[in-house]
Amino acid sequence: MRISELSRRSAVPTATIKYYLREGLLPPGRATAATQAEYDESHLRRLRLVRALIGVRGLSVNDTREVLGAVAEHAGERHQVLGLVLGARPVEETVEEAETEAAAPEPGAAEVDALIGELGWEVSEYAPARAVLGETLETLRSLGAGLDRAALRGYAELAERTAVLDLDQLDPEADPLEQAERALLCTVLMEPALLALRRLAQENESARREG
Amino acid sequence: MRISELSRRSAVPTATIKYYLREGLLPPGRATAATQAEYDESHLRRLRLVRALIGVRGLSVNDTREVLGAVAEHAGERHQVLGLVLGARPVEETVEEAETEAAAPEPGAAEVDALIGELGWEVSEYAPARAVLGETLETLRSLGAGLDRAALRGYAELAERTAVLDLDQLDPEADPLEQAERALLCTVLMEPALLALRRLAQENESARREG
DNA sequence: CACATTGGGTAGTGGCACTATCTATGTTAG
DNA sequence: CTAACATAGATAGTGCCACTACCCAATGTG
Repeated sequence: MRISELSRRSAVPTATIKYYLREGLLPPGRATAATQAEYDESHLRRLRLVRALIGVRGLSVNDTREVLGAVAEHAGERHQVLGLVLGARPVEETVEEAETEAAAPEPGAAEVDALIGELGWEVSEYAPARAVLGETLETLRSLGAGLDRAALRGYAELAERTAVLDLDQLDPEADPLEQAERALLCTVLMEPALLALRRLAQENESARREG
Repeated sequence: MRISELSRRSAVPTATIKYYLREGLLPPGRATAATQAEYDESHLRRLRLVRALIGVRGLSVNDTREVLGAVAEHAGERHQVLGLVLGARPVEETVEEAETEAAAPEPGAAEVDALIGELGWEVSEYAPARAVLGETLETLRSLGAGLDRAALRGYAELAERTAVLDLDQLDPEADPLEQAERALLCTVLMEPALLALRRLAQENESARREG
């Protein structure tokens, strides 16, 4: 198909598709001439995925490119993909940066290390989620709403069970690339849904306690 | 204290503090003269809260104002606050809008209604989280990664247990306004931490299954 | 061959979160 | 008392981002 059909079928303006092509979110079509290129179903699929990450999940174009790149690069090493997929907001830490800044102890890093050790979790030293967690806990504490160890453990155990459900969504028999994409959907794109479920559950639980 | 001290103690530039004052994120200080105003500890506290919502959680200035407004307005009706605190990204739906657009069935709304009914949850018809959840589930399905009913229930039950932990963090004896602020911290500001925990748990669970 | 479409490129737009500067007024150290 | 500095309030500017509009030459289509 040509760009206009891709645009029609995805409801994304052609100008925006061109922008995504320039930004490397979408691979170029097969050029048939100087002013003609052919796109296929995989482009359509990718375009819808990009739109979902940007629109529903709220990722920036940059983060989207990085996430898609990481998925493509590490397809086949599933647990790498799941770990590397970058943190929601603060993308400040890459592996190299973490190495060079190793001397600068992140705020809250000690508590995070302790928690991970206590639970016996096996996670990379450089997982961006470590820094995000540490920073958030530290901020909560500085605002006088710090969690005690027991509560934090409670949340971690629920996260553990969530992760079991997450991994159950994946089919180890599927082809690596397809599975990597599905992992992306079930982790990153699922996030708004999980937060929404939590808000609904909070409202319900609050009503229940109210009497 | 004057603005320069507020700035120094919060590490926020005075120009930014003035911006927040204009935007109504920070209440004005007590004016002592035409070009002088006095700020107190409550301003400092509020400023740190605002910074945390914007910086750590990634809320926009607009969303931050709305969240703070909702908390102030409904302090004392805790479960209202917990429910009304608006959805992370798509802020498209207010109660009034939902009412006027009542005829336009949201995509995925039926599934959300069914889930909430099945679980016996008591949540407002107009909770923004309903729309967020519906839209996300619908998008996942359209990308071929839809969840089956059982998996969705599993996530919802974990959300339920998370909500129990959340509510346990609140002290019903505390004064309403203070409690409302704590609720805000434990729900909204906690979100990045929960997502980070989930990513860490995923990496761990994936490693566990791998070998 | 007339004419709409396309790829590719460049420039412009609107929104956002600040940030810089200006003026009139206050405070304060010497 | 005055010179140096700080402040409130207002306005304009900045840099970034996600598009969006426009232009051109080359192409496909009736």
